[in-house]
Amino acid sequence: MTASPRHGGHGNPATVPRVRLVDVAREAGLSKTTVSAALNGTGRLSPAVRERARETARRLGYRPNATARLLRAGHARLIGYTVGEYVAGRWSYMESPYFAQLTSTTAAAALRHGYALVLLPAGAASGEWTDLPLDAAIIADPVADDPLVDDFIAARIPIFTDRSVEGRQGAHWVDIDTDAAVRDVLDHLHAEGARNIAIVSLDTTTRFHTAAAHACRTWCAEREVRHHLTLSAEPGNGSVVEAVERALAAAEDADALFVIAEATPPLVLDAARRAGRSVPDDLLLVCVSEDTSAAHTSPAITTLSLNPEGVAEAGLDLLVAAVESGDQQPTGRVVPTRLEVRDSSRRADGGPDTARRPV
Amino acid sequence: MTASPRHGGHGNPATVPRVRLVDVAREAGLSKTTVSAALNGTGRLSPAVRERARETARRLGYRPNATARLLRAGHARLIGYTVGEYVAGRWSYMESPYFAQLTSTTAAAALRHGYALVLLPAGAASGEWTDLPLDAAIIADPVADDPLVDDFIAARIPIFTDRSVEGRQGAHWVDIDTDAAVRDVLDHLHAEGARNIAIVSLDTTTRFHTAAAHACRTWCAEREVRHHLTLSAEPGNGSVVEAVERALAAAEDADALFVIAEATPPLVLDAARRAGRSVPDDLLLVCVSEDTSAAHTSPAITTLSLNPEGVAEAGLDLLVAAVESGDQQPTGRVVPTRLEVRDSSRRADGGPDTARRPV
DNA sequence: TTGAAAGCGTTACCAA
DNA sequence: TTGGTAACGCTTTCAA
Repeated sequence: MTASPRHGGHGNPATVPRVRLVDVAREAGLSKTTVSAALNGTGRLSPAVRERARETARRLGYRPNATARLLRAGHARLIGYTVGEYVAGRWSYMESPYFAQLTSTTAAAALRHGYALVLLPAGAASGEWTDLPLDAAIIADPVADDPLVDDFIAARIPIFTDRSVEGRQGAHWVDIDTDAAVRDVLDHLHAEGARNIAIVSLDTTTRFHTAAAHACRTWCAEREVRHHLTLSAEPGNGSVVEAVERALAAAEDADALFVIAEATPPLVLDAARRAGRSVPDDLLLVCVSEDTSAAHTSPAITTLSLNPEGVAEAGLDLLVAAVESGDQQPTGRVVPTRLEVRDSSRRADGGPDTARRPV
Repeated sequence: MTASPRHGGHGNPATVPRVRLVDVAREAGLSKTTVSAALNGTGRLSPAVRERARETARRLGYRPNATARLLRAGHARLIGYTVGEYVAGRWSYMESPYFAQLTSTTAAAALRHGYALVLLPAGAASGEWTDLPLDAAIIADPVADDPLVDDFIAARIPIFTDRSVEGRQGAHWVDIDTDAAVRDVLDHLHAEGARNIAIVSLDTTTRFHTAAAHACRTWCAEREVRHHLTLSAEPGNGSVVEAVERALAAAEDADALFVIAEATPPLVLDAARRAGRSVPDDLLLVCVSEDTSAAHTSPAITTLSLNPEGVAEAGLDLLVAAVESGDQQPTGRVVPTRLEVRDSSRRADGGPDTARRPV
């Protein structure tokens, strides 16, 4: 019996053939079964045999073929990760501190549960992931009726995203209470004396931005507080800072600025200064941001954190429960946001320190 | 013949069994082979049969099992991605704009070549990836003698990283010319009149930081320019800004500041202001950064971009060539960095616009 | 305590 | 033009 020519493992056609389980078995004078059991610490083997198998495997530099094990196991412990739509480009979501943190904390949570994350571009077409052995998919910030969602559901791959998919089979969700978060910011601003609020948001159909804008309008109507909404055409510092400038120019008598669109916080502070406003004396400032630079400006900037860590943690708990039980029943969870009150939104004569107020 | 009980695909034990190729074949009254050929567009099949197979597959909601295809194909088109060491935490590298961009542009380049990226934490132990079917691994910024490198090489998984692995089998590299980049910055500063340069770097053994510090010392010695090096204990705005403050306090007569450690650029500008310096009038400023906020301050901040896009592109070209040829021969490439000269480093009476000077 | 054989779901070869 | 069968590399039952 001659050894048939084989290609190397994992895509190295012209390489020295990889050593397989059967090679170790032959070399050690044992069977595949025995070597497998020895290496995996299963079965009832004599210590001598187990050690011989292990030694041989070590000597030959044996590495089990991950794909083969996966086929056997019936799962890949791989989770697809993507963003529904990000108007600035298919990958530029990583440049947003929010998504960067969501991505890294999701990857961390996944790994703790024994899963690894596969990075997909925003709005990935199904051709870009059908060849991947995914156990589940996470879709951050899908747009309304996102085709991605349907693609994954059709492929019977359970998805984890926000509440926009509520009630659909195999669609699980984790969400923040945008309405409460926004109201909390506005209540805070109002308590500090704001009566005319300039708001800068983003011109997208993302659930967060539409919900936030809606919450602002409702709150302002209820309280009879004046407000002025300005939209940035796209995410990114350039466009958002420009929108802030427009907002400040248009709402000359605004006494507070609430920037919902993500921008580097110190830049927003600079824009306010350039517009001749002094923060917090004649303009209170709150930014929605995960950027740590907000804590290092003077005055430090109050931020509303959307709590990507919490979203990631909760999402993975749900995911693991769903994937490992095989249960199709949609599950969901609301995680709190965090308002970090700093000097930029406190009147100089300031009240008590109200930092880290969970919503 | 009864259908044997099967568990669902990809980790759904308690689920309705997934439909397999053989199910489609049986339903359509064809063989597995025929259906496979029909679906893959291979073989010579009559249009009628091909359509029947396809229609049946569609009707049954058939999705090929990715793992099984992979086992057959012998590769997974999956690339591991990790960072050698990042002192602030295993995942916090994503909060650095440099790594965020490197990660996203690498993922983009990979996908263009038909590969997907699997995200691993900094300093991943081999237990965290041996079960993954990786065709190759990318290790960004390994530390000297990184054990990660040896682990991957031992597992016969080709790696792509920087020049620190030059010459080792299966170790390919892409690097920037740190020395030239640093000298270019210093030459620029010198040409603008700097004679006493404060430098802020990071206290790590990362190749970039050690090489950059070395280049600074050498250049300053050659030119007999005074300099003062301050180290930040860790990455992140807090620590780096504090180091900038120390640097400015210690080097009172410095006429230029070169911040090599990554910090949000507007924060550095603020720190200079708080220290009573006016940029660029009595302090020229250059930051190593990929952060877009540098372009939006006033004055706009000159940055040295380490060109993560270029690194990613070159790395993937090499990777694909190596993986698909199976060639063990180490390959390598140097990519240019980019000095974006803006107002923060131009004397007010300024010379010609020298923006986008490739090194 | 050890080993033979079946099976995971797919694709490729070759015979009909 | 179509289909049977082997093979990818591993784990697991079951029999010796």
